Amino acid sequence: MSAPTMLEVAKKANVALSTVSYALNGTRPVSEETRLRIWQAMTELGYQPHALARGLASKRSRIIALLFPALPRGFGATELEFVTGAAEAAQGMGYHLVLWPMEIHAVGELQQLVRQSLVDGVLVMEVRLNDERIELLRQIGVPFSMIGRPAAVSDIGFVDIDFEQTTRDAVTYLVGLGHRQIAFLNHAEEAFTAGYGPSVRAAAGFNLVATSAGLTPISRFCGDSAMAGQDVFEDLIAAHPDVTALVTMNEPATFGVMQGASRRGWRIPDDLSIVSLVSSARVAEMTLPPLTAMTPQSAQLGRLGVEMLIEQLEDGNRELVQQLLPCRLVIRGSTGPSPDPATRPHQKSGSSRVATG
Amino acid sequence: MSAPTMLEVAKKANVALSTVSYALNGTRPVSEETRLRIWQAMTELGYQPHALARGLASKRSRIIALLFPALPRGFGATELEFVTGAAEAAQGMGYHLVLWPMEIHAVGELQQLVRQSLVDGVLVMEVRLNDERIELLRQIGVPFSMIGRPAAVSDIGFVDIDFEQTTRDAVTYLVGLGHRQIAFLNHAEEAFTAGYGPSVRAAAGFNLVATSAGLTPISRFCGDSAMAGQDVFEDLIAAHPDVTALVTMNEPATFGVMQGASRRGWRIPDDLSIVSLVSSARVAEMTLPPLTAMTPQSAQLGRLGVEMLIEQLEDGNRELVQQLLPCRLVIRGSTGPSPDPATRPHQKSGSSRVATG
DNA sequence: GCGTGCCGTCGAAGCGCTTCGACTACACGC
DNA sequence: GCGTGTAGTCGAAGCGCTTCGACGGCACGC
Repeated sequence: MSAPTMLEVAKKANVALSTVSYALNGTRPVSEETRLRIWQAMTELGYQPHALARGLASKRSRIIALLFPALPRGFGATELEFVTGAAEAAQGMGYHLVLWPMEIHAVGELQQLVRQSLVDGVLVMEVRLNDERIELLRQIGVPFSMIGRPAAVSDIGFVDIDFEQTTRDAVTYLVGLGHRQIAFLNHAEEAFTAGYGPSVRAAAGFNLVATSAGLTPISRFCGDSAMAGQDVFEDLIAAHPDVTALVTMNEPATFGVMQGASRRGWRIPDDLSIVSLVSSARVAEMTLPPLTAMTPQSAQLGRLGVEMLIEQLEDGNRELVQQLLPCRLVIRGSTGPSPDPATRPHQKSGSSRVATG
Repeated sequence: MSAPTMLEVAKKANVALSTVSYALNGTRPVSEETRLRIWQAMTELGYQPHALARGLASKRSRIIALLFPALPRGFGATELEFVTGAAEAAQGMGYHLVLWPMEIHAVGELQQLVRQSLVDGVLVMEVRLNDERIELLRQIGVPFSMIGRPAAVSDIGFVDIDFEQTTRDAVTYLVGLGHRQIAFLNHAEEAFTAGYGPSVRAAAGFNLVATSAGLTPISRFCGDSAMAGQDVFEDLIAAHPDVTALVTMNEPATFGVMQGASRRGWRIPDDLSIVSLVSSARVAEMTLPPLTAMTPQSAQLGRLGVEMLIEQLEDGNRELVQQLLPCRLVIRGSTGPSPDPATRPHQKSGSSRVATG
């Protein structure tokens, strides 16, 4: 009734216990004939190696942990895809993925978990520009890799979205459509100053490409809400009436901008173009018109993070991989040729709500 | 350098290895004095029990698996919260949670994983009305519980959103605001006929409460997209011009409805009220006005699922828990008193897009 | 004052696997 | 023909823990 053990397989195949192990893992040569007998015995018994026993004996559990902040700001479809991508990759490579939700400062707790020797390595998500967790991990000496990266990238493997490149691609696309006055709508200033990587790096990318393209880099911080987005949009248009395109890094705010535009009587994309950065299809397709977006290859990032970690675990030779993956431009309905700003409605229509920001 | 073992703790405390184990687990009485010595030795060494060894010896790994479909339809913020809620609960109870993403029909793969004896139990997510996975699990005899439930609820513990109650609460709320013509906007018909529980149960709940309140139950299926939502809305209003409120079970479509209303010149909530069922705050706050919504207690559901499973693992006595948790009404800006349908704009303004559905 | 029982502790036997050393062919070179 | 190597196999020693049986005390009843 209970699960068959390796010993039972060995008996059934008329070999020693250790020979079964060798056949299973290829640790030592086994003759074609015995291998066959063993394999047959295993399938007949429905044998599956006992993960714990194997791990204990070999000192390699084939379990890795995914470390992510417990109550993260704006955990959405993108992050979920990291997780599922990572889990699938791990499973495909014969590993298990455990979830370690943890406050970013709960370093003591992290250390405890690591000391349990349950996992062979750790994949860290939502890495901050200055992150205590990675300091701890390297100090303990646990193998790990990251999705995201700290400010000072050292000798640890990571994958991350190429925010700079993504932003540049978005701006380049808009410039190609004839836009010359392009504004960047960021997350809230607090996130930026707290060193939230995506916010910082996208902003840097925007300034760079705008400047080098001879444009004036117009930027706004904005709370992560539709209302804030609408308000900041009004504010922005008041200050820069000739802006014809927006690059946004803030989904709720983007939704608010679209409402604000509609309220002004502006049509998208006829009167205003919008490219939403790092937005999943799921979110981009919620608006009308659907948003042209730079979509992160989230599952791919999760997968790469896991592969990187496992390679590090299996080969001793740690060839350092540090990979940046830009988002892919998916053109939907929110972008079009640059309009003549003068032809756009100048009065707000509809509601007379006043921007309060 | 390497992690301290129980033997080292025992030596340092001048006791037998087994005594340390007893002190740690409370398996047998240990005198206050020795317990203290042991505890001290443990903290000095920074001892943490070796999870694999403990699991192997005790035949209880203290690891549970979360089983969820690999490429789920509409995996969003709600589902992510299940996951994080479950992970946190597990961690809080001294367990680890591993992720098993798996196609719903990949029953063979599931069996293999279970046979590895890595996990003590399984928590199944996204349970279908007719689900092979739960058949397999009960047959193998693995302890498990579910988030969601099959059609025939038997002797397995589960937690689920109370879709019927949630829908009833939404309708009751609208009736209280004076609405009499209330329509229900469901997911696509395919999901319904395929036996997608939330869709089926919410629809049943709606018909029940509408009928018993003396209202005509008006329902529409709708594809999960903003465009479909807009089209179905046009269609709906054409057929039932006196509808003043919508109960929706389809987020992208709800967004489309709001656009459609706005295009008609209707104001929300002045001309139309909307309650979005089973919507997270994150989504509900993306619109303007923000959506009044029935918000699932997702983290709580994940937590309950885990607690239920672990209780089953620890006490032999399986007191069967089957718990339905209704969503909570969060009133935002999309609902108000019933208007007089006659006072609403009768022509579509703005775009002259024609409903194609 | 001698069983009876329980508290507190110990040593040893596993849990199901990996891995090491050893041993037996058998093939090879010269 | 004798060392030398290698493919193929075996037995045994752990991995770090739990748990079982045993045993020395000490308190108790009568």
